[in-house]
Amino acid sequence: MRQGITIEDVAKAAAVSRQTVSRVINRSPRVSPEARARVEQAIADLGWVPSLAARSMAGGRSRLLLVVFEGPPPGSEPPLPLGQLLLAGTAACAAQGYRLLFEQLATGLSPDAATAQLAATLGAAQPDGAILLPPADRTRPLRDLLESRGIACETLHASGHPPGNPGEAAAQHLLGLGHRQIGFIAGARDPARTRDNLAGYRRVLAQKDSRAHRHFVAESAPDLAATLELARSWLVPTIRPTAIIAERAATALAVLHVARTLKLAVPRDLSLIALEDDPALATSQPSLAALHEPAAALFAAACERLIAAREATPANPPEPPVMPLTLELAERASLARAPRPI
Amino acid sequence: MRQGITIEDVAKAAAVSRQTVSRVINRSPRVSPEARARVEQAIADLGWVPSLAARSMAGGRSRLLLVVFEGPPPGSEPPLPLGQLLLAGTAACAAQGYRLLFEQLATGLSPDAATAQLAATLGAAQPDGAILLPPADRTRPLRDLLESRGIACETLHASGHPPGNPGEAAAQHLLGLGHRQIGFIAGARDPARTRDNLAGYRRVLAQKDSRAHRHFVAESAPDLAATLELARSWLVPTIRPTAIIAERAATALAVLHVARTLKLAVPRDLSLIALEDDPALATSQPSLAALHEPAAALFAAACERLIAAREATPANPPEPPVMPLTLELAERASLARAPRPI
DNA sequence: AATGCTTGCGTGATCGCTCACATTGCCATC
DNA sequence: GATGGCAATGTGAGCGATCACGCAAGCATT
Repeated sequence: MRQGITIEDVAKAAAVSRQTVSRVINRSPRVSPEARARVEQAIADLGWVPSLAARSMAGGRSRLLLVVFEGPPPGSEPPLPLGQLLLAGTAACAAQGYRLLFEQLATGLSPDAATAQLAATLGAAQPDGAILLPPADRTRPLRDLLESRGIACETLHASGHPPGNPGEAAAQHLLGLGHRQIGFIAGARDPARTRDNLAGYRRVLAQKDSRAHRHFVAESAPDLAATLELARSWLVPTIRPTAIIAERAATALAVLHVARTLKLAVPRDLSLIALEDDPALATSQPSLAALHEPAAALFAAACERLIAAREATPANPPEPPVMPLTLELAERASLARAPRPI
Repeated sequence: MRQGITIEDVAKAAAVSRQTVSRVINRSPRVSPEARARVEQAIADLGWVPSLAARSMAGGRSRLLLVVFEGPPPGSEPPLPLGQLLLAGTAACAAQGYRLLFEQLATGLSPDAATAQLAATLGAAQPDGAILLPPADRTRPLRDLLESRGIACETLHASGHPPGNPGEAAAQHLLGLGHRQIGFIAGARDPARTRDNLAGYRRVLAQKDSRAHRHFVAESAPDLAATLELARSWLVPTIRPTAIIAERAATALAVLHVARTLKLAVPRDLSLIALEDDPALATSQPSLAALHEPAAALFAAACERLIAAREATPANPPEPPVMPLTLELAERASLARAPRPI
């Protein structure tokens, strides 16, 4: 008893032709109400579901979205909350009859090899769109390939920064708490992000006293030891930041550790906020605040944009400019008003 | 400039017929070395990749594996480390030209609705196999459906318990540390798992003094408060467990909290181990040990079994019984020898 | 009354591949 | 030397849907 049941069976049951059944499931307006009803009944009776493979071949639309991501560095945690993206993405796609295909690029893959791998997948799966998760500085060749193949492509952090700039928002928030000496430790996984965050941070502080914070901007070194050293150098002098923004959660935790060894209480003496959330931030003592982009929602939005673009026809509305996404502030114990106003 | 390039193009370039090209990519032995070489060259030159959709239609093999999982309870964490499964699974499948399709069952979906949803996906994607992630007690109708459709099906915790029994192993480990009063707080997400763990735990303790531990087995209530109460009732009397096994990470953390309020030091006065790992366990003070199944490896193994089964032919070896998987012990600060031997 | 447009529906052809079967050699066997 | 078997290859017929047509009927236009 194979799958067996095809569009032809449905057509016969509804006393119409294949094409009419096809029109019904493709929401064509050129079907009489009666015929439509008969077809829908037949579909329900037979429990028929059109084959994705057949539709992909005949129609040129695979209803597949490719999600390209990089493998995790060693055997460690994935850089992005893949599980959450998966959850949000499949839900968003399923609602429209689309599906997600995940393509893992080996960790240290050369740009050429990565491109070749993507090309192979494109040929095999012929997705209708792609979402590129790796940092912007590494996706250039991939984007080019996709463009040359005419495949629409999205990234989580669209150029327009729909949800706002985390660096800017964090600085603003701390400013609102009365802080003036605000440190910023860069080091996001995506250099482009760091650039944006830093620019936002500077923009905010420039509106206030432009000298006080000059010394409190630094790249966090890749290794933790150097970050610890940096934090110590900031926190020991009498003029020190009363608040620190760390792009990475791990950096924020490292700073917390240093503060503790220096007998600085968080948040009394030092406020801390990360630009990335992580379970570890919630369970640390004290818990650390985070201001981050809603990755899952951004991902779902990217899926929906791709689908909308693919479904759009000359007649159809091309794309309704949707939902305003906002940054998420996980306000935890590490934020307090500045110790001495001004 | 469409995808354009097909098997026919390759055939022409290699001066053979479609079928010979097909034989080459399907690893048929009936191809002369010369023809094979020409075909492989042509494939490389043209950068051709066979279309999954076409192969699925013509060959009846979609090279797609369906992963069925349940949505997370509210908006909280996913029950399984989906991200890790995704990573391990895509890698395992990609190596053999297969891909993973994730199917999310809405959280509170009725068995009938879930079955209907699965049936629809089966019809649309026609996967070659399925991996069922929800607890065993909820997958019955799904398994039946899959069986009736002739689709092979796997779960992470295969009946044979390839990696061993966590409950048994944890009890054994604690016994080895000299503990005799060992508590067990049940409450795994999958009742079937709890049954197995508990059986393993009992089996081990039965080999020793069979009376001492009788009182230290309990289901952890769904809510944390009740778990706290339970822990307190165990830890206050003079005869109390010197070690506790908790199926859930959250339970272990709760017990740790109670111990602290009772001025019991972990691990000096009480050893703690969870049968599930979680980042929170690593960052707690002290860090809590965990003994758990290698979910990602199990998942990858399940993928490989499904693929092997699908690829097997009467001639081919049906299935090499592979890799022995073992439990993973995250040995952290919460384990110590029993305070007073015997 | 003849022409044109729209609506509703059906008939090939086609997408890119694999199936089952037919065909050609070439060697070994009787 | 005629027959059988096997290896290597090619040929038609689909898989299940969609697309591009074609065709008839109904209504309005000229």
